[in-house]
Amino acid sequence: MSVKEIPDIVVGRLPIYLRALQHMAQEGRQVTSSQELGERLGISAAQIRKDLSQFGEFGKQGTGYNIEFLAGQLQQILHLDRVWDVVIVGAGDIGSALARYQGFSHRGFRIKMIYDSDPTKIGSQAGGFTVKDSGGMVAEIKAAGIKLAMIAVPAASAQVVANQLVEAGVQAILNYAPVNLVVPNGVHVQYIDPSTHLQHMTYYLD
Amino acid sequence: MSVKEIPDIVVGRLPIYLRALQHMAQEGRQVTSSQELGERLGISAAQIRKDLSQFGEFGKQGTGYNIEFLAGQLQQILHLDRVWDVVIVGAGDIGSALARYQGFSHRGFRIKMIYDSDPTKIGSQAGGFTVKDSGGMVAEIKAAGIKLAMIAVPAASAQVVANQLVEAGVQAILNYAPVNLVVPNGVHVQYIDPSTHLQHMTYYLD
DNA sequence: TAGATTGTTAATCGATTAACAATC
DNA sequence: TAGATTGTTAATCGATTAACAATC
Repeated sequence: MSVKEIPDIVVGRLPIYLRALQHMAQEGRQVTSSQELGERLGISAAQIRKDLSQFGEFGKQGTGYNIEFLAGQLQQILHLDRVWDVVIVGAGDIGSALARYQGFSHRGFRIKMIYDSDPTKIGSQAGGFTVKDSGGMVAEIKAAGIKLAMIAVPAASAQVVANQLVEAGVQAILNYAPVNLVVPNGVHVQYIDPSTHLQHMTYYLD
Repeated sequence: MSVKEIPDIVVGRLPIYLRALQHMAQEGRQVTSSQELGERLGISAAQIRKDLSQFGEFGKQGTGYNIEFLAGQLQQILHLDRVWDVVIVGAGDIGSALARYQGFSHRGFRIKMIYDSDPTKIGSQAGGFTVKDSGGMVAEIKAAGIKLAMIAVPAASAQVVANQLVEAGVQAILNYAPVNLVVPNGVHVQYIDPSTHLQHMTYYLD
């Protein structure tokens, strides 16, 4: 008897569902259906029901899903029933914008530290944080037990930084540098690169 | 006889291949193989060959791919053999960081204008641009014939802005607002939301 | 009850991988 | 030539959709 393995593509849709549900909750809504959710998100109702059914039975025939309940369940599934500390590496334009970004606290994250190696940036302020010297980064992240990091350094330094983060015990990296990272098994990486996203879409333009 | 339809998931990998090839070219490399490329990117060699074969024959048996040639072919396929003008809507932290970002020009894009509706931001400077009043946005984008836009406004305004961009003739939108957009057929949208990406990864942490 | 919507199964559709002839 | 690597086919694997019994 094997533990069912949830496809990563399904896991990736859960935060989308959660975001839509929280939006509906803010509108004062109480219940929704797979059909309504699907229309909002451009996803088929069948797929939403199938995705959710991987984790349990959250709805009621005839009425649909209680929004607050389902949102709570998704938060548990995604381990968002607690606050995750996050470290930012790189205090340039992107790193500073991330440090100032107000959108993390509602969504389960708390920026804890921001690092840079540039002596002209170390000690300066970014979104209420004092930029720290990346020389002490590995030891400090390890001591704080932080598992999540965002990389916002130039492409040429990103792999070195990733290696340090892995050494520090980081298990999930959101990489803004336009380069693929090689990391050990068990370390998760997601990529954000506006140019890559734009280049994907220009294919369809003429 | 039908024109072969390229899967979107294949199109989405092409910019990744292109980026790796340009990186290799910068290192002074002349040729590569599907195997080497795959190892760099964590993608199987078979998949890379299959993807490329959808568009033509770009390699040589026994030797592999000429890096400069393949990069040029991918640029043509992705319509990157010209510069695309891009408009930014929203001059907050994210919009300003995008306006200052130096990474677009190498990759085929040129920021043309940045808009905001906030009177305290209109007229201010952001990355060498003067923030314009979004009141004139639709007419100005239409007049300039711009097809690409990045949305960096609060979630509550994003759908309204998207509607205006569509009205202005924009066909591809990179959306930084944490909300799903509903757009007509033929308009392409890509999403960047750091919280959503982080929430995807916390599933695997404990 | 009648209507609506879930959870789930089976069918369909699509993407990835393995393997190898062709050939540089 | 011998070795290497492509382009492509067939097989496998995985994801999505359609349909419907169960039931609120």
